[in-house]
Amino acid sequence: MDHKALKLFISNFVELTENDWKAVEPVIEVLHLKKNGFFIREGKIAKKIAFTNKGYLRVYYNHDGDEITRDISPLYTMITALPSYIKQKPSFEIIQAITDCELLIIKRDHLEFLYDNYPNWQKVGRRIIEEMFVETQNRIYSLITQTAEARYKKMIESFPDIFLHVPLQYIASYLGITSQSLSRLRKTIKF
Amino acid sequence: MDHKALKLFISNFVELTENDWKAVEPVIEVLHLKKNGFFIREGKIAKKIAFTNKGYLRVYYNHDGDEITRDISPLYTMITALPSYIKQKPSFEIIQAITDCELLIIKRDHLEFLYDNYPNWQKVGRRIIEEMFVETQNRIYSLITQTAEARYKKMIESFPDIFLHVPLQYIASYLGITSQSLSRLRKTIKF
DNA sequence: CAAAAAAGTTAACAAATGGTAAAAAAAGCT
DNA sequence: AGCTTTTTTTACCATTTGTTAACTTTTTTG
Repeated sequence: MDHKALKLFISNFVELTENDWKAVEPVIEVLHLKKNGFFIREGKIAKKIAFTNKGYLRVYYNHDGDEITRDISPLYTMITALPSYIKQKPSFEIIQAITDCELLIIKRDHLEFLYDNYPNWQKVGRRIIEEMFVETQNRIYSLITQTAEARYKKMIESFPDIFLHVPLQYIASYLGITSQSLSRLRKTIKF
Repeated sequence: MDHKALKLFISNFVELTENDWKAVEPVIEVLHLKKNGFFIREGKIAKKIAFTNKGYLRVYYNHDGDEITRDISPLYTMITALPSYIKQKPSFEIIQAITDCELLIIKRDHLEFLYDNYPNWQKVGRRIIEEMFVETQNRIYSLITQTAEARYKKMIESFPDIFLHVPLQYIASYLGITSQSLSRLRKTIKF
């Protein structure tokens, strides 16, 4: 296993040494999930972080019986139920495979060990979450300034591959609208 | 200057040593901003982070002539224009004092030095941004699942002090609605 | 204090989105 | 393939929010 995509992903943030990589290699596990398989279930405590080497995950939660999709992970990103992961409390967020997935996993204990013993890894953790924070801010801007139609069009531009794999109802709730509203939008949009 | 509030804030995340504190004391500066004074102007490059020791700041940007408020900082929080700070590119975000403010400042170069030489400080940086990320996620949930009225009510509960100091138009755009809509909501809500 | 500017409110109408229900289309299952 | 379940679309009406414009109130400034 050479973890090529993972190394490329991380090299965007920090230049790691051979030694840093040697420390992480033994604690990376591979997890294959079938479509609809769960990475994290409701009420469970998140004890690992995943890198999506193949496939798409979604993060959602149950809101009065409706599933609200907070995130659809593109390829090659880090993902976990962070509120649960940080506080080690039962997760309200559910993470499930939209397609068959290959995930690279690191357990929380291992990652904490890396953080405390390899300053470069602590830095990786900080830099990645910083980027995720900025992206989330951008999403807030689009939610408070743009119509659902504009958000939908932007999503098509930014993540065209997602539409090949992800049911529209998930996309609708990610955009903050009902699937009926999304259908209506799609009817009026011509390309 | 004993930085009591700052120490309390940081101790929520990481236990620092005397030595860690000795390293940061010399590089903390105090900045007093008058109401409407700028912490970061549009087009400038963010080179510092603030801790709001007194007063309230807002983060906003110009969107077709309208000011869109992305954030209103409560007391005792860290704040900067992160996209500009990370990439060292001109900021589209503007940070301005809503009230007279006392800010504890650390310059980016100093903070980077701390990050690279004091693992505990790197950890502080990571833990704080993790928390901010989770809060931002919660805001996304409320934007995609709740009506403006529900968001407004929740804001009153969560940050009652903000309403004593912050113009309603800023709150409206923070909630993702116009100030006219907020007026309408306020008229219909009885307490 | 008075004038000017900014902030907040109101109203009428327009546009966007939600809720409900049903039909159509697609996907999953023996 | 045929049956079942899930997903997507459509339609109608209700609700929420936006737009424009005028007015009122509050704050700032000379």
